[in-house]
Amino acid sequence: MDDKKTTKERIARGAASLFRKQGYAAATLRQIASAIGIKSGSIYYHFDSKQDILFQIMDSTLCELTSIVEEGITKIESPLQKLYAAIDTHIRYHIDNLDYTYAADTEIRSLNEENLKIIIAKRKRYENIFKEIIIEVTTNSTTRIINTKLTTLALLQMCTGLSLWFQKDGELSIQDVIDQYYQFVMSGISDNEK
Amino acid sequence: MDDKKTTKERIARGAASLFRKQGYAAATLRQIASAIGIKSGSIYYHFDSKQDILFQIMDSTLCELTSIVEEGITKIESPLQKLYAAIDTHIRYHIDNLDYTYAADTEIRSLNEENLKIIIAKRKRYENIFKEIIIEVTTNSTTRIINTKLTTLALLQMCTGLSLWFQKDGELSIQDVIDQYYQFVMSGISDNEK
DNA sequence: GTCTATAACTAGATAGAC
DNA sequence: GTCTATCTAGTTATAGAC
Repeated sequence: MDDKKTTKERIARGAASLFRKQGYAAATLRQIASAIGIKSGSIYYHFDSKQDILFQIMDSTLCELTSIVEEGITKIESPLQKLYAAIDTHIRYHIDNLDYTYAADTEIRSLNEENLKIIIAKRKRYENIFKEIIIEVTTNSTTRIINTKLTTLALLQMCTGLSLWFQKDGELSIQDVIDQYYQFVMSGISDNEK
Repeated sequence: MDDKKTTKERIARGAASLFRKQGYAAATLRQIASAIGIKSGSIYYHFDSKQDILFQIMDSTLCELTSIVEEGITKIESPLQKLYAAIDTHIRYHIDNLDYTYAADTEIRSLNEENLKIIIAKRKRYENIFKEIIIEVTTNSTTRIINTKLTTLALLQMCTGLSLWFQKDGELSIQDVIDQYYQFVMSGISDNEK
């Protein structure tokens, strides 16, 4: 048993893992409860509903991700170094929190109307961090970019897609992935080298 | 009513649309039936089960996509032109069949064991088309590629991600998207220009 | 804070009328 | 080929014992 965490955290962790494997709709509260050794009724002491579990997972993940990416670029002046730092943080956070980021990235359609509004707004804010950096990069260089919005989405899509196939014990190291992705993105958006 | 198609095709079409909006598990047979103006019991005359609908959608989509991409590159000699043609076909097919490709790209986890094997194998085959092209491109040029598998997955992830946000009536034309994506990919994997 | 028991509901699937 | 009616099972959520 995972004694280091509160029951609430253990429920969220178990839920995120099942949401990733089966999807939100297909994962049942009985499975979530059973995964951490409690009964489904007990979940309602910690969460209001199944929807509430999903929302809290997505909300906390988006908030944390946004805050560490913002923090990571705050002292950097060079646009290119900002871009590298943002990609680096994004990828490392995704790899360290595969279950949570997978839910945050793919389960928007499972949110109810009220929660959807909140998450969409936070997502936009996160995407804007990257969009701003890309605009900075391109204003100071010969650029290949046709559309910054498209580029931002393509970039994030590519980096986020890691959650779908990356395996910690696989053949590729995290550093390999970050370097290759940065190379990919950098050369894709700018004629400048280095 | 869509008189041009058989009922079976209309069911598949309605199902794919709902699978995209809500996910396979959350979409009900009653919703699918209602979307095309029949009752849920009637579906079983055309399909064995809900799982069968999903499988046939994914299988036919993967088969068709594979065949038109293969056909599109068959007469092309230049590796770079092959890459462009493959990306072009992939993106156009995705945009023309958003509901079907979305299911094929995201609902693997909803397949049962038997169907999973079949789809995984066809997916691998499709990915290999791109991997082979990337290997061809990189053997004839100064390359930035660390790992062809990673590059293939990043490329496909990026192009496939279109299904998540692209809107036909949006500000971006299909040609814009294809050009930017090809630029992105090309410069990402090779030092050669054009 | 976790349990058991169960209410209220909805799902996929089947059978047989037409 | 589509319908109505229904079976069976599983779902979220609640109530109250401990």
